[in-house]
Amino acid sequence: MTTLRAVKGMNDVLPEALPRWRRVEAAFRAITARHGYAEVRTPIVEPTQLFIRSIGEATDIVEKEMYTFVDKGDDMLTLRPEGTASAVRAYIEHAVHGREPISKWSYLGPMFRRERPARGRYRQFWQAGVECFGDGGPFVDAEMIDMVVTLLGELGVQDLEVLVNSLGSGDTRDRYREALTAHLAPHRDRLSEDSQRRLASNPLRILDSKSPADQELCAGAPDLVDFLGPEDRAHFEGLQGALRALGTPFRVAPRLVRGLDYYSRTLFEVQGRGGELGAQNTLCGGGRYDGLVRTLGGPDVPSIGFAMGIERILLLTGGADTAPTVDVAVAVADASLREEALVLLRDLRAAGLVADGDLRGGSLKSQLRRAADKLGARAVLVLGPAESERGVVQLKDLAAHSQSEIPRAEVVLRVQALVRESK
RNA sequence: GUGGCCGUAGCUCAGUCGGUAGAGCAUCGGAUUGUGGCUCCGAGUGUCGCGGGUUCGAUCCCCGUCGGUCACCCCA
Repeated sequence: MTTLRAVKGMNDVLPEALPRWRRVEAAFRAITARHGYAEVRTPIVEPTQLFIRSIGEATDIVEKEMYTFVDKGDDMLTLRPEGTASAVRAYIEHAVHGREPISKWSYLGPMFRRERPARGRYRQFWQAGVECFGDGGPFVDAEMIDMVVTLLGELGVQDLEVLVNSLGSGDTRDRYREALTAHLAPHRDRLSEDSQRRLASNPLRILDSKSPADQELCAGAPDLVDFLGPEDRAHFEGLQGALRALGTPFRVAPRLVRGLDYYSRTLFEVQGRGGELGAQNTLCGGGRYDGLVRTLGGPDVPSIGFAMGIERILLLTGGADTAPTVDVAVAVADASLREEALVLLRDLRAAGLVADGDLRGGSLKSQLRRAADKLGARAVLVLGPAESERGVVQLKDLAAHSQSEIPRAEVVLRVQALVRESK
């Protein structure tokens, strides 16, 4: 009972599971690199104010999900709930816009939100994302969406859907909010409890409510697209044209609204469909935030980004956990030879071989069993008293079931040759 | 945050109509004294999530709590 456990919703990733994570991370790093994105690393803790001003005061994240605390210097700090705010902060702080017209950044790391944990939703979760500053055109948007789809495809995630929408810019959102509120207000009593509350705080969110009654009332609601100005409309059409040119399947989702206030114009989401996902089927979400850099005190630089949830992708990429394997193991027939084994292991490793051995002094049988089963060794070097006197060791080829005696001086070369041939 | 379901050895799970519990896998040891994967034999472990209540007695009933999970909410 008094044993310490990990904080609820925060998970350990044990060594055997790590190769699966690495595969996803490597694919992400590779494709972003091909697109010219460079990795950026920002602190995990930021001034609380940063998130309030970027994500928005009335959002769920800021209202109830942030890990916020006062540190010993009386500063109010928050564990980052997402990556964009920090990236924008860093972009402004280092005056990056003055050095280059376009900056393409990628990041990968843990985020924190205090929500009720469920499958695919954790309080500490990992996101991989990118931010592109300085290009306001629709082609970057399309390029980014296509990049995500390609990445997921490379990871074996095929069954997915790309949703895009446009929130417009400037006051379109405000005008639309008013129109929507006007449409729904007369039917207030028929809205779900949550939506009645949202009518005042964030009416756009009612659009993607799952309540049938809400859906019904929204059916006749005005469409956001109709409120777009000519430029917003051109941008949105440009995006769709570009996606068609790229052959990236997508669906316009007029009801798609995301929970962060900073979005403008393009909004997109990639949803997975595997049964493994549960209700959390959003693999990746993103959008344009043309006003954010300015809002946070920087110049007027249009930007767009997305983030994908690593744990959710892992639910779909599956794959078995794997144990690390070694090239060669060293076993001793007698405990007195353990020092000799130690030196031999050192020499093998110095030559670049992955070498391991059980030096606890157990039976030779158990050492071999461990070498073959657990370590997955290609070969085992057996040191025995008799061989030691003659300056030789037994080289056992586990795959070929053969064994030969070789001079101690040739061990490294012989093992290298064996390993090379089996690779 | 709200509601439902679940919580037994390291893992997957069985079980006790309430009398303190088991199987497989895994682990370890052995099967001619220094040699793996197959086979056979053997060994060990659980405060039956935790706390309280009912009871002569609870792992099995009730309450709470923690954790997980599903739906809602929200989102990656």
